[in-house]
Amino acid sequence: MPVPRGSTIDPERTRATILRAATAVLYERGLDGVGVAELCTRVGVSKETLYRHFGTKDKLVEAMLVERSDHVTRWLADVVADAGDDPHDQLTALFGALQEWYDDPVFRGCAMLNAATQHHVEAVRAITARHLDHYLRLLTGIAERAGAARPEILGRQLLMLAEGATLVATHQSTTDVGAHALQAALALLPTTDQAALPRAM
Amino acid sequence: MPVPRGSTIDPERTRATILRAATAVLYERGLDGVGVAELCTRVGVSKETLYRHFGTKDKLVEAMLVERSDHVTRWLADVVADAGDDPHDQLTALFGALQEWYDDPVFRGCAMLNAATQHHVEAVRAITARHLDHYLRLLTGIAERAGAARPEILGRQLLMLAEGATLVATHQSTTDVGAHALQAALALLPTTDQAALPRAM
DNA sequence: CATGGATCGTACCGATCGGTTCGATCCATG
DNA sequence: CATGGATCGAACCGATCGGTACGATCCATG
Repeated sequence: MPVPRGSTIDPERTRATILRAATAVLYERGLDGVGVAELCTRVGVSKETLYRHFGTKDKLVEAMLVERSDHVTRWLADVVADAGDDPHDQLTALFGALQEWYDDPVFRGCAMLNAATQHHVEAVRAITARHLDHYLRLLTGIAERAGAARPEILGRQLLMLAEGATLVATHQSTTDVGAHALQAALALLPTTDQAALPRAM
Repeated sequence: MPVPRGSTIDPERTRATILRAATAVLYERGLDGVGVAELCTRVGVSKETLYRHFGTKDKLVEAMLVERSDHVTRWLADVVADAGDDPHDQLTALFGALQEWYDDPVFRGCAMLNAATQHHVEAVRAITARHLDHYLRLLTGIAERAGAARPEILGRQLLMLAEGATLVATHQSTTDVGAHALQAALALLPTTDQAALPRAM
């Protein structure tokens, strides 16, 4: 019995559909760039349904951002995990994945940072802060495996590079952002064999 | 006769006052976070006056961003110029200035990047792109003086670091962002005497 | 087949938005 | 002192916003 108790059509599926479709529209156009009416049209759902599931546009946005943050965090963690144990390979895989993201036609920067910049609501800022903490933790782990004397500092420097790369890819029309960020990231690793790097600089 | 022909009270001064006060309010609360009515109250001017000087809220925003971009660009260029000829000293001065900015209670990130994220208007995106170009040019100049084989690449990497540092300072409550970014930036310079750096990493 | 929750479509609400208008006031100039 | 541009303050406008209400419809369950 996959259908919930005493209901029809499966509300859970409806909620998931709203979340997925609304995420795409609000990411492309901005949180304040599309009203609830048009949002419902795009999603293919009535206003009453949307409001019964989320109560408020802000709540929808928060649910959306939490899911997105978790998805991105899991994605990057998987990319790193699949790259083996070498921090060099892990960073290569990470910035390679970021570059693929930058090349996606729908790429419009980090959804959480965009939201925190657009919406001055405390809950949104909290979600963004949590997202950056997860990001920082992933990079600090790489810094530890690389044998950094101060992995929390190197982790934060790698975070600046990764977020800076995303920012530049968002606002400048440029190629090879990921490759250049990777090159800089590798240069920050302790006792790295520089001769093994492409001599692009 | 400092007062313009055939007028009273000095409109130029009024315009400058509006621009300055509106910049502070819109930077703190966001471009869409305060309406024109409240904006006029805060600035201390009537709506008719504001609209006669700028015609549109969007035009006011654009004028504001252009002035802000020019101001920031001039500020950073002066900081670098006053630091002498050594790229090491120039980066130290640059990230030191950025850190002072981060410590300012009214600091809320880069106004141009915030605006480009909030307002999906082409003119705003153009101003932001121009601002990043100026920023990139300044850093590429430092990269050239440092003797980088590919100064345009090193310049872009320094831009990622600087903007990434600003981003982290905006969204994470952390200290020493400027110092850590500086340390990373110096590590990217070619043939730098690493022993002279603080061994913090 | 009847019930009732889920959904739809639409009309509606109050609030706020960007922008306009207008009469009153201020003040440097002629 | 009279003129006229700059400014004020408040009323006003149409549009849009987030959110609600309601009758009709759909459909899995009992």
